[in-house]
Amino acid sequence: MVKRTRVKDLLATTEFNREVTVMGWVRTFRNSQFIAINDGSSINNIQAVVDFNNTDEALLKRITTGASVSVTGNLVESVGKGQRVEIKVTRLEILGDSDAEKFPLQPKKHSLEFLREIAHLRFRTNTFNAVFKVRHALAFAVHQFFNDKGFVYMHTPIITASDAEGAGEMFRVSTFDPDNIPRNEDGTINYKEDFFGKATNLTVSGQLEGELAAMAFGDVYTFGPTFRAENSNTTRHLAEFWMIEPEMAFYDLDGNMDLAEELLKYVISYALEHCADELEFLKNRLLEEEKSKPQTDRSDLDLLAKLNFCLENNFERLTYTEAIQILKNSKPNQKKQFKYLIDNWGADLQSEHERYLVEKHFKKPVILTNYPADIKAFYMRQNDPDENGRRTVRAMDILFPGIGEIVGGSQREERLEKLEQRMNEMDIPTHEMSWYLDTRRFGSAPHAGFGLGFERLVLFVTGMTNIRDVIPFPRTPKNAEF
RNA sequence: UCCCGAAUAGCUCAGCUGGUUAGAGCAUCUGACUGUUAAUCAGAGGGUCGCUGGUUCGAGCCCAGCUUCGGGAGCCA
Repeated sequence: MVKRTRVKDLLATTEFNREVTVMGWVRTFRNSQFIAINDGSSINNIQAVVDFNNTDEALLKRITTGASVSVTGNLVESVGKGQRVEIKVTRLEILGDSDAEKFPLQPKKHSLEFLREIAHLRFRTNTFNAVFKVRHALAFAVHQFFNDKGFVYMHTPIITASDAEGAGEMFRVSTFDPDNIPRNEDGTINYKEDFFGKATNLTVSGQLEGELAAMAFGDVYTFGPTFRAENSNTTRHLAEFWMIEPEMAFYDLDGNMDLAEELLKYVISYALEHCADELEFLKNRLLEEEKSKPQTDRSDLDLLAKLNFCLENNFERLTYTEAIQILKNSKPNQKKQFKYLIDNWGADLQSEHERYLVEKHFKKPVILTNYPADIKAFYMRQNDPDENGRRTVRAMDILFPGIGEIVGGSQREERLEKLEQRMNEMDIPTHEMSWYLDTRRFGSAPHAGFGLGFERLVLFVTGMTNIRDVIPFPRTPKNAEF
């Protein structure tokens, strides 16, 4: 095959009057002579100019939106105004026709809802080109961040038998014939006959296994798919999503927060640096989208300003108890505008409260710490009860504007007795978890970790508003297309 | 799962108080034009009004159920 040059390189070049070959897909064909070609390397197209008077008419007719083409010609400075460079075509080949009557993408604005229905083709739009470039950059930056710090990337299992974490409903993994499931005499399912000889599920978190590795490598992280069979129908939940879960030995809650904040700032600044064109496009897309909203619902800052603001300011850190005080005295609470009014210590915060703290009170990312023990997981390190006898755990949640909880983490309970006591209180079978408890039996150490929802991060950085638009093929209740 | 809303041409939408042959813009096709920038101009084709049932002389419109989608809530990352 003829060597092709990437559009991105041509758009940046200053070497003119040379023959180049570009292969890509037709975005528009204007005036029977101007082909806008996109090859995915850049969000921008290159213009190829066809000498239509000396080109076979049948060939011209095949230059339709979506068609794949190869053009060869002289690279010149553009005569027209809209672009810097263009190609004077000497040879044009249609690599793959695209029936204009059937190709669903048109050179016009499409709704994100419609594009979701044609997720296999939406990659060919500017918006999704930008979104998935940013997604890639963020994923790469995550690995770079941890690698630079000496963390070990640990692959934790996707199929797991542990159902102790209670992070959510799980998808069962089985090779049983659903019409003929082996049963015990008492009618219960006989998992001994199943593939793994026990009940298994898709993982809801790699944390417990991550802790095992952290107790040998010191600093580890996981970055992989995670599954929740919750019937959640929101713009922030997926049944299959990607999660980053670092786990560090010899860390306390403060170190945990420092690391999470540093990670978030690192990957955001990486995206700003490496996806400038894409973020500029997404910024304008968001401005355009917000024009149709009432003034009060629009953001104060544009996307780039918001990302930079996030880099330049420290995340606000406060305890759950302090947050309750602020919320108690807040206007919406006093005027009874909250749907769930704050009166007692101990209640879980609703998203309206989180939004108030992040978007109205502090107007920046917030880290909430030291939640009541009763509303948090068993493995979180218990604080000594305060003067009022309130029991809290060293948990931390990072709340982002527009997203809500983006990170959830904690210092872990490293004391065996305390951990077992808590598991008993929460009816978690300790005998099934002996492999986990072994870390506390043999050389236990203070340690901490957190989970960062990757798609929520991509949502924040791209300014998209529906999580289904930041993962190529979203899995949600009643939808597993493609 | 709960609350609210929506489903009409390929897309985005209009369709009045239930009344004859369901409209527009864009896209597509045909022709003209030829340095365009979501090209422009002229013309044409394009509909099981989400599905099922009901009310009615008559339903895109009213009612019920279902499906899917969107927004919000819960659960959370």
